[in-house]
Amino acid sequence: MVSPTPAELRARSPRSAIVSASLAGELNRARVLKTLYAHGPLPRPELARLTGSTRATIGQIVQPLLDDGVLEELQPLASGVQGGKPARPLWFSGDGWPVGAVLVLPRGVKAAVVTAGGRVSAVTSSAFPAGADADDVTRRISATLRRTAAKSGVALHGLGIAVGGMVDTEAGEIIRMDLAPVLNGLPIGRIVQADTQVPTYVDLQPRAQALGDLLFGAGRGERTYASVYIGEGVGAGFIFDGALHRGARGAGGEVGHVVVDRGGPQCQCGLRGCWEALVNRRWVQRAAAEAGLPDPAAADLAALAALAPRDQRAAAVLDECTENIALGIANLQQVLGLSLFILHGDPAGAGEPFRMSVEQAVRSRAFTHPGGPARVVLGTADDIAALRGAAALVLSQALHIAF
Amino acid sequence: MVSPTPAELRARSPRSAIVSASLAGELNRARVLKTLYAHGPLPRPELARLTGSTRATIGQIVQPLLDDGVLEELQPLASGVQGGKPARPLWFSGDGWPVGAVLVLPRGVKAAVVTAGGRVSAVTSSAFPAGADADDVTRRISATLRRTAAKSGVALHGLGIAVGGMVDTEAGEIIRMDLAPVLNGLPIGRIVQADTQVPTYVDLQPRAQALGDLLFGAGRGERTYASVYIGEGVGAGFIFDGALHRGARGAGGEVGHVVVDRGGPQCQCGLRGCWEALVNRRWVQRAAAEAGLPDPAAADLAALAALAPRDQRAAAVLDECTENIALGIANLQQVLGLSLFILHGDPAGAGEPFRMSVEQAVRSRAFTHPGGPARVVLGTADDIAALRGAAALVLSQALHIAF
DNA sequence: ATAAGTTTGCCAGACTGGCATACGAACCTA
DNA sequence: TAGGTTCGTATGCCAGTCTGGCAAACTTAT
Repeated sequence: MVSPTPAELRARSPRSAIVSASLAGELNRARVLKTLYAHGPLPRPELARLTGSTRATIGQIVQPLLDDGVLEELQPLASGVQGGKPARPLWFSGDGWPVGAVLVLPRGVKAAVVTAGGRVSAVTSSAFPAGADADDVTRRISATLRRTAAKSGVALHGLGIAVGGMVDTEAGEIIRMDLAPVLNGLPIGRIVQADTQVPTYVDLQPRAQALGDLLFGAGRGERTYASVYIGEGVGAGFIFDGALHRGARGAGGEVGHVVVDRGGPQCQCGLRGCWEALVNRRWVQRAAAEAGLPDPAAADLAALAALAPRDQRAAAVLDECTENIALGIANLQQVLGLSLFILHGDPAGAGEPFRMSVEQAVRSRAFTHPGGPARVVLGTADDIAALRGAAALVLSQALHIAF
Repeated sequence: MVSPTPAELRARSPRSAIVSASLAGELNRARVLKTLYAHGPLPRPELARLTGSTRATIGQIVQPLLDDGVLEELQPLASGVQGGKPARPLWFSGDGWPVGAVLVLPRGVKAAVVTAGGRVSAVTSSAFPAGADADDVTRRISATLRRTAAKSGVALHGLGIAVGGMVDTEAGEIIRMDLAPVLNGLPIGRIVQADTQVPTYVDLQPRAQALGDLLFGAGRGERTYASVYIGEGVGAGFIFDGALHRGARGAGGEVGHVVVDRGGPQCQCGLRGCWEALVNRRWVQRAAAEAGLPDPAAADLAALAALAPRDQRAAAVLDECTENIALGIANLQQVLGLSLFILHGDPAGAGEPFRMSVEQAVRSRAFTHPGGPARVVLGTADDIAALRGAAALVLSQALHIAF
């Protein structure tokens, strides 16, 4: 949002504008960079093959990027058995195109500098003081950003802000953050952009995460998938055909409040039977307490998974979690025909056996189709991937990766 | 599917290929045609404005289309108050680009010829004989196509087949059609293409309908929406950012089997608490019977809506239907942040009061967001729109409307 | 060591298609 | 009839990709 808004960028995409030679050049540069993200370092001939172009054209496209220090040539590869000049793979240069990444969570803010190649540095975090008002929070965010910028000492090309709540991506505002109502209505994009004077993009955290997966994570090389976050709250970001799906002004992604049990218990959002109520951390804790497990207030999926092999009660709770999570994911699979689901947050810490049982449960709930069974993979439980996701908000817009 | 498969066409899109001058030309031609579909007949200057291009460029793009008889110039418009040369709007010529449209439903087949401008002619239909096997059905479909082609007497540029069941869009096969299991596994695309020797595309009927809405219906000029079909079965097609969303090989769109009432009654699909079970025609009939309404076997939403003003029991059943339909639509709204839902099938015949109450119910279930409240509009209950949808399968691929 | 073959990376020219500009045609009002 | 406005098109320019060719760097075979 804010600097060129997504709507403005859309106007420059081939979907809505006539493609002139110069726009074609821009699109092709984006195409090359996207191919690099999807496959990792690649030499020119391979880029030509993957994009259906020629070595000469690829050379022409990447030369300015090399000159500008966005890309660099890695060590030459060994020649093949038939000989030939060794190819030099291209990749994002170590300090090329640094952008700022900000994570705004209910309890605090985390910031870092991320390069186009995905290197994370200068991580800084700060908790919001108890009872803070909007001004306190704003000041805290600004201070954290300044600390981050000072630590890294480089000029940032943009700022991506991932917010754990409902956002307006055009205006760059936080609409609603149930776990930290003090942030409701905060025009964080405008404030930060005025403060830092660099293009700033605000989006939902799971959506940023999905973009992060596309560039740096389990979504590399995938065309269509969903990144699902499960923690205190629940959310999802969708990549359709290589591009991030944003609903109108960033609506959507509220998979937590999909009704899967109409007539079920009242959710804090006002609806009945929301999926979130069956899978969030609070549910896990209550189920752990009811099952008589030790220290239920500290229970989460990782703890349950660790306990399950030697505690039948933990195994039973974990099984129920598995079914609940699979229920919502299978719904998405039925509707959208996705082939991949990347789970972030608490499930990411629960290990391979848990992943497998979720995958099994999803498959047994969705129809068989030649499109193939759903795959479920685990993302990361730490915040590094989320920070990369926030950075991906900038990279994807600035480099036109997703159009 | 089949002729150039969707995958092959994707390879020619700017999403995955380098944009050369000639590909740019193709894309721009598509852009112009898409703009015409979105806005109706437009003169060159207006096309230039809407595409961000110039009159000269638009003239260059449309000239070959005029020469080939795809487009034609309509009567000149009256000049504005300031005078000036009258502009001549462009539109698809009356008999330009005829394609075949086929609707394969559980009980029979319907075919027609549809021009690029949306004119439907030579409608032919044929019921499957009771107890027919796959060969009978295949013969019946081929015969219907021959009758249609003979009636119209023009050479078709392609064939679109909309199927009321699960399909494999790459292979052009019917995977599963619960209400007519005899069709399960039928490679209808291959058969018809061999028979007719024109490029053939097979897709899910609600998805074809969504494309039909984009070119000829309530989706014109909209960027993102869902077309939902509710009848004996339930399905949906999604337009995201002006392009049809197909899951892997045409999976997805099975919104009927989203679980909204886990622990609810068993659905014929094997799951419990599917949305379909709460909104399909059978539910309406059973509810009508339980409410003691006359002739419950003939009850549908249109009949209930007609009866509701003078029969409290009918009104009560209709209200419950409204809530059930809104439940599933609100789920889609929460997940995808769509701004528009087009209802086809039985709801389309139930009139404006019904539409309004569904819209109200959806709005009260989804969160408020600057993206705006969901709009619900009614499509059509007849098969003309579905036939146009089948034709749109061909048009969208051949003219690269959605890429 | 030399030769032949292979692959990489780049240069020069051809080609394509959009863009800026200009101009005639068709219409208005005064 | 003159002056203004808008439409549609012809002309030359320009940016970018594509084709063909060539030197450099590496292999294996003689």
